[in-house]
Amino acid sequence: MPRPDRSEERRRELLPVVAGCFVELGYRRASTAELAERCGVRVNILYRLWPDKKAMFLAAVEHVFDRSAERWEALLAELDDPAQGAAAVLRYEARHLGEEGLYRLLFTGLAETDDPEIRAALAATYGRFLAFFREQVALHRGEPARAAAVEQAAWALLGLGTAANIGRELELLSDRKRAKLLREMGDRLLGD
Amino acid sequence: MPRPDRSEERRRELLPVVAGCFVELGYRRASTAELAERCGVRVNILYRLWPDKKAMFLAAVEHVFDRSAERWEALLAELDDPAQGAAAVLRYEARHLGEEGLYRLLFTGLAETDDPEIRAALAATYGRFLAFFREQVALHRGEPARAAAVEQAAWALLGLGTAANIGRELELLSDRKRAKLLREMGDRLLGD
DNA sequence: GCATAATGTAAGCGATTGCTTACACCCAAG
DNA sequence: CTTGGGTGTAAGCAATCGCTTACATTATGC
Repeated sequence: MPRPDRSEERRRELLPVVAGCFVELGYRRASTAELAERCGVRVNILYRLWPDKKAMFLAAVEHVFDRSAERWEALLAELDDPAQGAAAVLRYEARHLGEEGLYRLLFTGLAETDDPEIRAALAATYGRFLAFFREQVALHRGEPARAAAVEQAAWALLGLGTAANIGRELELLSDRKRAKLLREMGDRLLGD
Repeated sequence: MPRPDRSEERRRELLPVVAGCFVELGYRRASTAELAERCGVRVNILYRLWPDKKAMFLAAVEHVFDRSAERWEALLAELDDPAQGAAAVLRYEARHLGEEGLYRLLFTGLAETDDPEIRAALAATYGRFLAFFREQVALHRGEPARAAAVEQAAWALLGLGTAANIGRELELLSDRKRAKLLREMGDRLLGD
């Protein structure tokens, strides 16, 4: 007789909007009022779906990471040679770098909060990204993923992407230059 | 008969404290009240020295950059071989990475504001850093600083430092690993 | 058509934000 | 000793923040 609880579904609907707002405005400027307005909903609705704003942010981080990971996995699934995964991802990011906005969530999380839960979530997410890169570099080189050199290359690749993002954000890098940077320095870091 | 105007001097005294506060807390959490308290001064004093909070932040960015640049210049001045500059800076940063907190100002500026003045200041500062790296890479390789490969290496080195900073911030990298990462991947990016 | 979920409306909580003003005091330069 | 710069004190501004509450309305599953 009661209607079934659609909270979970509603969360899935609104989460992309919430995440986009955090990406665009950062943690603090993404006020609950702004989040609600973009969702076409009142503030109290959001508070029925998540206990507080922090939970909304944490859910957004996970969501944005998952979307990025899905895209990359889809890319890898198309390949014949698993050793080409890293190169494929680099080529892809050369054109789509930063579209998901994960690095923006990282920046805002680092700069605007001291909250240990948020930092832990960011660390876990960054760690998952790192693990992905490490795996791809290892496959490319035919070395074990735990090798120090592989791990270092993964860090450097992540840094390369971050710098390219900053360059785009500050309009210091044209799209062409950014793509070229990722391709050429990416290949260089990839090679053993 | 009036006392001489010591505003300039006072700004110089307080600026390091103001900058440190922005570095530690980010733009928004570094409230004017907090800034004033750390300066051992009342809020209105700060407003007599700078027109508004934004001006304080811009001054802080410039100050922090200048301090970093000074340190590096001092490092370079000690060298016999100018081609060793890049390596020397890398070795130095392996131990002192992020101490000045410039990257934190960058993060908070990117995440917490849309203000065009702030972004322009950040872009100019990042550009100066980039130019410094480019120059050092060019000296190391004996190539012109405007060569595309040199510029790309400079970007990658900046990215490497940024990633290492994030790794430290999120406690994903021990001090030893971070130093090793900067040394080894730095050398790799440096070589032509 | 009943029960209930989902949403909307509206008001308010205490706290903090950036920023300003008015005024009294201290102290050093002349 | 007078003048005026510098500081401290204090109060207040309008705005926004995250968050909560109570209640009415709507819409749907049974």
